[in-house]
Amino acid sequence: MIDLNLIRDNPELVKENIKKKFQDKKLPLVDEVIALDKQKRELQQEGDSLRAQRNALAKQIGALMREGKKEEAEVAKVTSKANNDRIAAIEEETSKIEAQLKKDMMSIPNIIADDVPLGKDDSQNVEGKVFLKHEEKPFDIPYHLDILESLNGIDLDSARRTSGNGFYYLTGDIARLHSAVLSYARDFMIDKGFTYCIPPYMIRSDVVSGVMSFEEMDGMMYKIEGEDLYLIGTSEHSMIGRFMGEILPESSLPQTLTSYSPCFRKEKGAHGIEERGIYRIHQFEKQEMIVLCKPEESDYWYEKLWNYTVELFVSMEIPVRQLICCSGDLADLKYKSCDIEAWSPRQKKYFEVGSCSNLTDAQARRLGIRYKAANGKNEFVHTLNNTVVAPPRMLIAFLENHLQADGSVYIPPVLRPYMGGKEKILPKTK
RNA sequence: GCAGAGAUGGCGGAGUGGUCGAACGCGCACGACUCGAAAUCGUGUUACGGGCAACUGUACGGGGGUUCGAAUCCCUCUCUCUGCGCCA
Repeated sequence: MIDLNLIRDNPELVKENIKKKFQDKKLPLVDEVIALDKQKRELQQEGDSLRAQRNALAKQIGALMREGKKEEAEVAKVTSKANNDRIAAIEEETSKIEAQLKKDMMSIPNIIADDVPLGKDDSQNVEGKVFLKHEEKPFDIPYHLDILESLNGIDLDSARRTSGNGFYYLTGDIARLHSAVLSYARDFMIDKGFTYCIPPYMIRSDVVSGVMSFEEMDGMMYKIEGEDLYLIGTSEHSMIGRFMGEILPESSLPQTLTSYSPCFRKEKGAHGIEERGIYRIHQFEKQEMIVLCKPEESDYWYEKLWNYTVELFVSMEIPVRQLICCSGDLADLKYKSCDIEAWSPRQKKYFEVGSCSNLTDAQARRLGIRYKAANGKNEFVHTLNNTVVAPPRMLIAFLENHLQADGSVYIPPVLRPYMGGKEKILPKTK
């Protein structure tokens, strides 16, 4: 949600931004917001003066009653009562206008950064830096499910029976590798000065609607029956929700947090062939990082955050690149975003393993997350989030990149302490 | 889960229908004193909104109700504490 004042003061800038995102159908919203805002303020002025009258009358009545002037008090009561009908009517109209205003404001996208490449959709995203040049494998890389099976690392058949499509049992060394990656990523972030956090895995509906749009919620969130609770789709939900409505002391910023959680997603929509297996599933685990900082620091943190993910993958010897999200592919709340993509030697292309975003104050405004600035004013913080690592997906990259000709899988040194010193995972003997 | 008590500003804590946006204390900011500091004294200090301004509205956990008027009364939800029960 952007600042209403910005729409008032500079509607052209807001419209320009909408055009940059190829959402021209939203252009009329800007003028609608301005008109609604004007109406709302007019109503408020009328309502305010009526309420001021009511307050004054109430005070008078109180005084009259104390003096024992009952009849005069009764007369004033009648006047006040008549007033109240008008106030009620104004309140009703105001709440209608406010609801529409809020709806419009929610769909007007955040102002994007100047350096976001213009483009219609994900096909026009721009490759950024490439890290760790990938090497040609001297043999064909099988589909990740086949690798997992050859290592005795997965049981999808049982998972389908117990839970349905989109779930898995990881077993043996693969399950251990999964945990190892998470533990390593956790320690990696702690070493970077982040505070480790395990958040609630369920959140209330008011938090859900604070952190995402209704459409996202409908497509992603699992609801607990009979409770006002939803399973989180990412720990970002509960991590950011944690600060809802808070005014943080300036000295507590930046908040640099890394959180672990399972993530639950409905993943409504078609599943292509490349999504067979563990690429897209209903339940996975993720190490996340979030930052709450002062506005002037968010550009700095954005660069830092995505580079941490790169550094982590490079330390596990997995080639990655940065893919810069173009204007049309950028979610409405985002100022700037990029994906970290890992190299798939099987597909001979990169695929997404993480996503880093700077939401500036759009999310904070929606959730009321502020800090007391040095000038004494309460300002909205900037929020950023980034995937450290989401193991099932990173596991695909891991297996494809570290598979050896003999069918074993190489474990890079940084993970060995978490794997009982093992240097490789061996295929099952038939 | 059951029973009782409770939720008030950054914190503690008064207030039980009108003079309450809220006593008092702590904290914080500024000033005085001091070579400087501590102590002391003084002043200020909730948030959000409308208005050029004077000024004004709203909010005492959330929502609803009673009333001319609600922090105060009623209903409901959430949370906290105490006791009992249950259980990793």
